[in-house]
Amino acid sequence: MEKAFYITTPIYYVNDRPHIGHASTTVWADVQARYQRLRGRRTFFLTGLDEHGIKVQQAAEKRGLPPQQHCDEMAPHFLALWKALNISQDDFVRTTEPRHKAVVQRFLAELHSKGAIYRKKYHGWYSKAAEQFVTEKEKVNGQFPAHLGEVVELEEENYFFRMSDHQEWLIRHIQEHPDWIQPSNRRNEILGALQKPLEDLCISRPKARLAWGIPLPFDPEYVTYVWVDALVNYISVPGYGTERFASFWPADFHLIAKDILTTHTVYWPTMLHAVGIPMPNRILAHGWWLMEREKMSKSLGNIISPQDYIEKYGADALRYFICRELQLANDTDFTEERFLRRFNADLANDLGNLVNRSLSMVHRYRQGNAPGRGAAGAVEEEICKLAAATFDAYHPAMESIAYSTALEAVWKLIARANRYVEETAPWKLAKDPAAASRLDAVLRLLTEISAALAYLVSPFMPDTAAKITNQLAIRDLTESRLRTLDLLSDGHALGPPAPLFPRQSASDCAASRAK
RNA sequence: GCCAGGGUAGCUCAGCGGAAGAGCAGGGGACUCAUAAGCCCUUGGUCGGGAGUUCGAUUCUCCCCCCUGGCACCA
Repeated sequence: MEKAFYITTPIYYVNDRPHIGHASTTVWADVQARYQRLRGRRTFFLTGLDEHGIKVQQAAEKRGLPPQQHCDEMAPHFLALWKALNISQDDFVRTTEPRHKAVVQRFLAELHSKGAIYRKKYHGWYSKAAEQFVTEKEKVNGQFPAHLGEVVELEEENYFFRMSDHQEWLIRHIQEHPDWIQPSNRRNEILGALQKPLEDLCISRPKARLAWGIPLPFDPEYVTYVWVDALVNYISVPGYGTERFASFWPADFHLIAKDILTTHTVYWPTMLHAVGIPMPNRILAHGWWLMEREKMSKSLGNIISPQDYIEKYGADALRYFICRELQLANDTDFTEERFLRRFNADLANDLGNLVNRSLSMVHRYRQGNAPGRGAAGAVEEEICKLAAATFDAYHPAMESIAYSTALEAVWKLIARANRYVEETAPWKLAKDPAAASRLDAVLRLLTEISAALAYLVSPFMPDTAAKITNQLAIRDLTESRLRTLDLLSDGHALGPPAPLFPRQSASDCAASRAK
């Protein structure tokens, strides 16, 4: 079978309700998955939940629930958000599922049989309140902070993964694959960190201290600790150890946020290398959203909630904003003003209004039937060239997840089309019977551009793309005909037009209300 | 502290040796197909500070100031 395009998000820790950060990584992955499907590739898009670990055990205890029940109650929050956001995951993994646990144990056994795991005593300071080891670094003025409670010296035996064995290999791999870790500032950070000796990785917890985990196959007194559990989802779901695995792995993209860069570019690759599994193709870590805390708390006292934005502005608008604004290499501010500016300027005024005015004119002047190509001239030829150039710029940007670059190219075409309407002034042509053929040409071209835009925008805004194709009364978006603006047949009957994005007044904005 | 990356129009940023740019926001205008949207015109910057190299520096070098990110069994 053709190898699938395989893209992942992290599996999210169920301690938390989903927030804008989870939503952003997932939207980025979804856009890529939809794009790859649009191009006709078999695609596998995986997301899911990380359900083991001390925090989950504690959270469940606090609620007086068994941990599994706590997880079962958390999972729907994530699934509901993904549904509301139109996320098109092909599978949704939960690390408490048997299919995952079996592979984790297999993976651990393989590491063990290859001599990559050993047992040693760990000696350190343990906080009873936090139920975890703490390090010297957490000391303030030579004292551990009060919230850690009593900190005692503790000795504990644990299992370690010989991560240090793979340091030189890892450095070489990063150097020989310049695009493996993106963006380059993150790659440099990792290379910088690897100049210091790599330590071995503790991968276990005694059951007495942490019961909520997957038992080590070679020592039932221990469970595996977070990384060997969570990261393995990337191979457990596609069936590591079975025949079908080869038709998924290696992953084309691991999409993450910058906070889990080290786990994905150091721990995970060295574990895979130790077992002899090929490396994922690319690991892409985007920046974080920053909230202007003062403003947010003064006005409303809350954090950005994806659900609120979806309810207020629609999933597509939020998806668009996340793809247009969230930077790969840097952190980005999320404010409602910025969101509204994008909404009104890009979605309502540029895209929405272009499609609406175009289709309205076809209805007004041509009874809703796409006219023939008419008397097309130099301007139409120029715009056809621009359309093709737009596709040419769009594809490489999409392939490399440079979404704002791709969207900028699309919006150049939109701007040109809006200018075209002014240049040709169809309302004037409509008054002159001698200009009928000229008017045909203009309206036909605008209709074709709307179809092309439905295609270009569809990975980002699936609902909007569907609205446009419904208004155009078309089903099929064949790229080869869209890029030459030659999809429709003469006389094709359009559906009724309707605005795509009702303009939002600034007074709806929280920050404006606060003034 | 150490390692990176920055400081250019109100905001977000591009430019990186030869007469200061884009988008958004602001102001004005002509139009009316359209979501009072779109289009045209326009206000606005001693390109962080200082010194140097050069015929010429936002662009190169050095020093200073400020900001951001990273610094790994930690969440």
